[in-house]
Amino acid sequence: MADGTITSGVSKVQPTLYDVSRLSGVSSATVSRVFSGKARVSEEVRKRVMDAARQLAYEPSHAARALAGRRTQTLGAIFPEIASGFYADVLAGIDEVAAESGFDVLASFVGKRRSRPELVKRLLRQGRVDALLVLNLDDSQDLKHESIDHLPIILIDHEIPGSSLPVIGMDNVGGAEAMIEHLFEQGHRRIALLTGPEGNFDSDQRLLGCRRAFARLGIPLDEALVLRGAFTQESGAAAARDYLESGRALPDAIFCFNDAMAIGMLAELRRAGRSVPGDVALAGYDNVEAAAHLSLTSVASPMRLMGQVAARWAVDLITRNERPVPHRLQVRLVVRSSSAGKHGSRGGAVRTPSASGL
Amino acid sequence: MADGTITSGVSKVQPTLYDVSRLSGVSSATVSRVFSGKARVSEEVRKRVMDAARQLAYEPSHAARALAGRRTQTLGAIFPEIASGFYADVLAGIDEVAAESGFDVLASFVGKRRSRPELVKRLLRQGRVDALLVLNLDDSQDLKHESIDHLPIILIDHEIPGSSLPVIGMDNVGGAEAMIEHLFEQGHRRIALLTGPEGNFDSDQRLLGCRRAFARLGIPLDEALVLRGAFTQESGAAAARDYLESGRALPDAIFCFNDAMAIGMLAELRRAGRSVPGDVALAGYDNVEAAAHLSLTSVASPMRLMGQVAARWAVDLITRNERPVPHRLQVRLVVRSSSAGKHGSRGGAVRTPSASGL
DNA sequence: GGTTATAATGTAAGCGGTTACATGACGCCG
DNA sequence: CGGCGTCATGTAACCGCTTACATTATAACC
Repeated sequence: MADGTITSGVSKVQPTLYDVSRLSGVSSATVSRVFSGKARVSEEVRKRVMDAARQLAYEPSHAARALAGRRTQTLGAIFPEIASGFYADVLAGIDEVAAESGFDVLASFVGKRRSRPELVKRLLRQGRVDALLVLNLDDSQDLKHESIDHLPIILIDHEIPGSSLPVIGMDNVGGAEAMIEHLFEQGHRRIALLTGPEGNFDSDQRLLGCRRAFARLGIPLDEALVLRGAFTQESGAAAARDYLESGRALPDAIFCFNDAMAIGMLAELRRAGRSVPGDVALAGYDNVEAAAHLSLTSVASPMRLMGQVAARWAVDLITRNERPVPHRLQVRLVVRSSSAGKHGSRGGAVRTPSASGL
Repeated sequence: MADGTITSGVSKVQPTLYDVSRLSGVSSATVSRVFSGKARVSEEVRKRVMDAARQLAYEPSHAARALAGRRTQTLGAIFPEIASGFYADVLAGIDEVAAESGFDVLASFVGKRRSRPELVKRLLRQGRVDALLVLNLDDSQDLKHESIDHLPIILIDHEIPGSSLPVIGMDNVGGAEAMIEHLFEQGHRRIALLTGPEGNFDSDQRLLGCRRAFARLGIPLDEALVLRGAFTQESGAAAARDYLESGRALPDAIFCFNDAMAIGMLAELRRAGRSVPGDVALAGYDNVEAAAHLSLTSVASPMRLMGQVAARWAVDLITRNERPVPHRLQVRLVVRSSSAGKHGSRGGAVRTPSASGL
């Protein structure tokens, strides 16, 4: 009966540590030692145990390990709802590092069915995950009230005022500054902004960068040109419609605070018969894959890298109690033809505006 | 707080069932009943228990529940490496349904660091997940040898010959047939195919669909026009280079078996000064977001829906032991300008080639 | 009223590991 | 040769729940 004949009905019971212990003639503690690798076991005994385990096709029970050992080998990750497409890179980065370190990843998305607080509470349960990675969310405030004492939490791409949780972020301020400078160099002066939702960390940071750049360049900030969006493609299209319907003259350039909105806006502008960058220059943020296809000038956000760093921090925190140093990753301005000014554009040029640091 | 050696801070110990039991003056079993909801408890006692639990900020331990109750409320999902971007929709669908049903999702990606068999073995451990969702992979063969008796496994978008695991798939054959017919209608006769990796289920199915369509339309299949790719953007570009370097005349149309390859090919063709659809018509498969921006004719794969169905099946299997009926989801031909023929194209038209059914 | 079905709760034995502590074998030393 | 430190292994008490079974209170019936 060597081969895997189908056991009809009788659901084969999984062998336990004790089965292995019995078959190999050693105590259960020794078997545990062999499998956990946390204590020395003589080579001879180890071999006997492994043989028995193989014979029985034994696999340690994750649940029992988690309960007795207080380790789940699992990283929890919470993504915002608006993350479509965008989060995939972060997740890929997290998974990559987790896999290297022998961890699994529990990915959850805030959605209609579960709110962020619910999710956090759920994952905070003992024995669910060993650490929590939380992505940028609009309503970050509540997290600091969570009981987080027993579990490391790492914030990705946002900060919580008044909390000292480690944060891996990116240089949103520098990215936005660089973009404004670029648009300025292209000859654009009346620059409209399409921001993200109110209170969103990324959006606020980028807006700050814009203000700084405006100040330095001596451009007065026209509040009427600060449009509010929702980081979705549809909100970009809506903003375009609203603007056009208002009858105002188009600005020289529009800087959308993410690519999704820029794409929506681009589509809507073209539908209305306006050309980009002929009638108005356009720029986005994040440098998603589609930006390349649409020749959209953007800022490359290091999503994958953020995921990697966050996971690495989590693993170090769990295994060595090593406290991470908050860090802000570099971003890269990616110039394409959508932002060209009167003098013509230099498509494809790439510049790195920000140095990494604290 | 000297963070050197011993945890000097009073790391708050999580309250247990027994703490709640003591505080509320009922037995631990009753507290368990209140929280699991699996037995009747008088309204008065329930209230007392809930009050005590709230006072202590009690949250049940996931690990203990999993061990004692043999339920993890977790779905495992294994994605292939090539899935970039593409899997995100499937994951979203899975997560959506899982969330509705109170499940979490453990997402793992086959990568350099862990092979599929390793991953499966890992997730198959007792108490890790309650069911496994496995996506299309090139080397599906090994799965049927896994010891899967104690755990439901659902296959997404691929079948394993000789195994009776439930499969949620899509009508690849019909989709490919519809595409070939469309290209034929556009007047294209010399049609090249760029397939996926050898042995890949999707690729084989799509190829089958093409053969059928060719046969029905009376087009002889020219094996020299069947190119092999790897489902990556780069392999699409490479195929284009190879073809151009071969010096052969371009075919009327090229049908790439996924959008990623079509996008790579499109870029390479344009770089070489060939116009699409002017010099050669082009079509992809999957209808990824970028396809819309590139005006690429494609076939819309119901990725999100597949994820939803798979998760729904898993949940039903777990909670009600309801065996799912294998199912093949409809696909939709999405015509855009990249496939236009001599007569001109009807951009934007959408047709549904396949009826749903076994 | 006595008997019995029914509902609510308590008792305690697991679930399958980990790990503090005890034990015994061995080598080394004065 | 007795004492002692080391190392490999065994013993058994948890980890924090679930649940079969026992118990008691209450309702229902003849």
